[in-house]
Amino acid sequence: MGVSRQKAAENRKAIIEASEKLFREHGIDGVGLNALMKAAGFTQGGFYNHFQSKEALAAEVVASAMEKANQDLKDAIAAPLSPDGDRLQRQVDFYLSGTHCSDIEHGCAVAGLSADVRRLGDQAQTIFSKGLNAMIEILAGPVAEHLPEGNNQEETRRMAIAFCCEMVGALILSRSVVSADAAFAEEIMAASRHVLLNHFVEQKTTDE
Amino acid sequence: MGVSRQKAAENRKAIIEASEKLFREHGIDGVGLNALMKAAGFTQGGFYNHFQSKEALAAEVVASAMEKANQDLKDAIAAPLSPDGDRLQRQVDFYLSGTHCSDIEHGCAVAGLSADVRRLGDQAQTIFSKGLNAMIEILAGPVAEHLPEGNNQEETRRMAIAFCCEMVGALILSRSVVSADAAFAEEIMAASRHVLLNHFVEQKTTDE
DNA sequence: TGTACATCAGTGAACGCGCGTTCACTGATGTAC
DNA sequence: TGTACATCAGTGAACGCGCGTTCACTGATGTAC
Repeated sequence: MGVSRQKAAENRKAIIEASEKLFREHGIDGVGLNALMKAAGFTQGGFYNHFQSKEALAAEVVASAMEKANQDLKDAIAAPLSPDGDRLQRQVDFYLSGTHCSDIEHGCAVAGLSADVRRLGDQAQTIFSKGLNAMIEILAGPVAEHLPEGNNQEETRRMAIAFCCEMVGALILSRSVVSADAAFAEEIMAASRHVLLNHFVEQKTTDE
Repeated sequence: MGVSRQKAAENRKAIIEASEKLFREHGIDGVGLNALMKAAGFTQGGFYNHFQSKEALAAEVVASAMEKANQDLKDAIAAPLSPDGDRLQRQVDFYLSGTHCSDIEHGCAVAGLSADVRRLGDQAQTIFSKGLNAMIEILAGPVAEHLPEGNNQEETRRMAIAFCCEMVGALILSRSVVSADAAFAEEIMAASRHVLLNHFVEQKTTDE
């Protein structure tokens, strides 16, 4: 229909963003190109003007989602803190909330895509892996604030990884039971919040 | 072709078991009935003699997988312990191992199916939810051994839930990066093992 | 116990459907002169 | 600056294919007498 190059680039981005939501909600195999293009406001045929294949789109979606997620995380950590606030606790409270649990379309890309990434190609897996690594390094900042001074980098990284696993695990499990048993979903998040605060936030001296 | 009722029941079980492996590996949407029946040693047409629909099969697969997983977990915990051994540590060492990470066909049903369960019907989600709850209650036994005496049930359950989230999260994240970066996958499991042992196994007094 | 018949797990072909992908075509955008 | 043409993002129909599901048929198993 004749469209400027800038508009075309915007449209391409719209397809990626619509796809991310649908992929998270239904899985990559659970949604067809027709639905993806329709959600972005186009007809099916135009897909191949932008992407070589569905798999290529999936790789771009993973890249875009991880990039956005890490940028959001950086911003959240850098955001001004109330006087008696704590960056790590704020992160836990946001991450393990009912809002985050019930809104899979937004929120953590790692929790939303980790299952599907396993079934994608090397390229997407490498992107995801690098994104996860970057996320851990970002988390290492606030995590380190709660370790004894002079603590070595190795231990900080270990703690950041374990912190990440606990949060992602709690979110995934919470989401997997939330429609069957909402109270159980909330209990999982509450338990995880409680233990995270005990073990990562409120301990400056007990660790090795 | 004329088959005894006992044989038919065995065949039905064979379909469920073959399906569980394929569902874990490729996702429920990632494998067709033809492949499922072929893997179990039958032709496609016979499927509907055993199951009302693919979704009904998926619900049975979830039920069977959770039941088996919890029985295995009970057995593992009840197994004889070496004199200076610890049940919780043994569980961590098994769960966060390279073997468990690379063998998604077997091993933890929760980590293997949690992503797909979200997209199944109410029945399957309820089964999964009850199975996860049972798993937490089983884990509460060895977890309680590491809490201060007279510790209340509420705290024990909280700790068991958080323990479960950390292990499942570490396994899922490790699996999602293992083909792109095997060393990173191992690092995630090692970090999680380290922190789990520090926080759940080797602490009898520091908790609230 | 033997015979006659109903049952039903299995086969293999077929169904309509939606999938990922391809293609001829359109027409505003962008470029060359 | 204006005109002529190439580009290419968009449309919509079509492709072969595999999907979940249905069906007529087979024949050993299980049942009734």
